[in-house]
Amino acid sequence: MPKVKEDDFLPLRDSVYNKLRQAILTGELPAGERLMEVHLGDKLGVSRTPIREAIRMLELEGLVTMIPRKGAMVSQITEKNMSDVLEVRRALDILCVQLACERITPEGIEDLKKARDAFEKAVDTNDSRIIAQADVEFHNVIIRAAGNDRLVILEDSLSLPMYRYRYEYIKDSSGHGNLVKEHRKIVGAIEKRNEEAAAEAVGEHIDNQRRSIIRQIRMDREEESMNALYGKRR
Amino acid sequence: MPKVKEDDFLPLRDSVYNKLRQAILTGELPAGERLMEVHLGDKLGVSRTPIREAIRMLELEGLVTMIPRKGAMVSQITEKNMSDVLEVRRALDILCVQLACERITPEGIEDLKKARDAFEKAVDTNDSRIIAQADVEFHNVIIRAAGNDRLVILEDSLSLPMYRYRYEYIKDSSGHGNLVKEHRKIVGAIEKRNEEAAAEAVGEHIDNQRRSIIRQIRMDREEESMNALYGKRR
DNA sequence: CGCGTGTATACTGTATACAATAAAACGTGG
DNA sequence: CCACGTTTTATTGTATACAGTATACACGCG
Repeated sequence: MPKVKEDDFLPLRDSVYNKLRQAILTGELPAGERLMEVHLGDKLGVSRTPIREAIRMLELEGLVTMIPRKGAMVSQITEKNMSDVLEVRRALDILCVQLACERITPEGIEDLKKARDAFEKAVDTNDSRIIAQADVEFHNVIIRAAGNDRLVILEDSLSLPMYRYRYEYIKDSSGHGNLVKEHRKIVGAIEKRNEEAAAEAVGEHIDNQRRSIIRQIRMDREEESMNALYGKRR
Repeated sequence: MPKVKEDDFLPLRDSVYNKLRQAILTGELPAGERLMEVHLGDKLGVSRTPIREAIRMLELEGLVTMIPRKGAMVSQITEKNMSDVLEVRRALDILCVQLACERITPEGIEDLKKARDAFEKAVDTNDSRIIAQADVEFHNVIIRAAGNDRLVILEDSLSLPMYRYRYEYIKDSSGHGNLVKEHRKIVGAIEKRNEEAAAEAVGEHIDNQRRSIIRQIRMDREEESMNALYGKRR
């Protein structure tokens, strides 16, 4: 049984929260899945209380939807939904690089270059998991360089819904040549503290992401309606 | 006793959540105040469970800070903190009017004008509470016009920390002439679907807000250190 | 008198028990 | 066989009981 007691000093609710979150983002808990408290409780070896508190947190992040007296279910991802998120992310990512241009320190620039190189190395492995990881780290370096704590939190919460599509997006990006090029452009602009160029580069980056993710969602939806036609099997 | 059982179909956790939230934003629960579960519990006439769940939600919104095994306290507002929030809000408010310029419907424009006029009427009353209310409504109309659900949520959560300063900010704005003028400028730009002008107007609007709020925070801090010198009394 | 240690206490963290309700199962009459 | 009402059951909402830990205070020792 996947007991959740890994970190002993962390409250159970946080362990549960992390576990559920992970499960949702990897698709282990698919959209629409009902989250039943007793069930999750003995699956994770804890009582309902930490489960409930974790669900409250996931609810406020938008990862689960509550139906009163009915319970929680994993939130459905719709195209509108994702489009809204990306629209906001675009604005915030641009803010991010603009602030980074103003505030990044020499060490920050070093970190950024390191992250860029690490990403390019990751691309060579052709392993989506590793590439995704390096991509996240690259973005985190930029976000940290902006020196705005609120931005860190928001970017995190806005990234969540997209993680479910991350692997496909990575695989999708025609040989990753694009990604590498885009990252280089962004680093170059920040290094020269050229806000406009940085903003433009990031804008393109997100727009590409949007195209890829939207296509993915449409494919998913098609597949789903096929399943509906032929009967769902498990 | 302020029993919380007003809305009967709403789960208690949500009533408690609203109540606590309100209390924090109005300053009834001042920054630094400890939130003790049993105490709140019998003050509101409910058990600890709904209280805890409400606290989890407030925590994720940043209104309360958890210290493990110690409990929750109302989050302190620092200048950095507020500055970070305003920086983000500036970007999102600009995104908001840009989207509104693209998407607003004729009815939306009507609502917007109505909200503007209502605000100007509210200013005439010289009652900060009424003015603040009309101001919030004005902004909500714009946010809704942007047609982005995620933006609605984010704007809401970013407004929270500022509400504590809202009244002072309103009082502060030298006779509200500025506010009225700024609002008119914004409405005019959206009406003409002039994204650049709208963005600029909103930018100024937020910058003014920032100045006022930052000053307010500094005054509070000074007062606080005075209290510290002479001993805190209650 | 200062400092550490022990103990009491008050609080959170967790589990469980109880209540209420909504959906499913079932039966019964048409 | 269907429609409709009734009972059952599964699941959430809420309260409470129990465990563990951090803090404060007192006491003894250096």
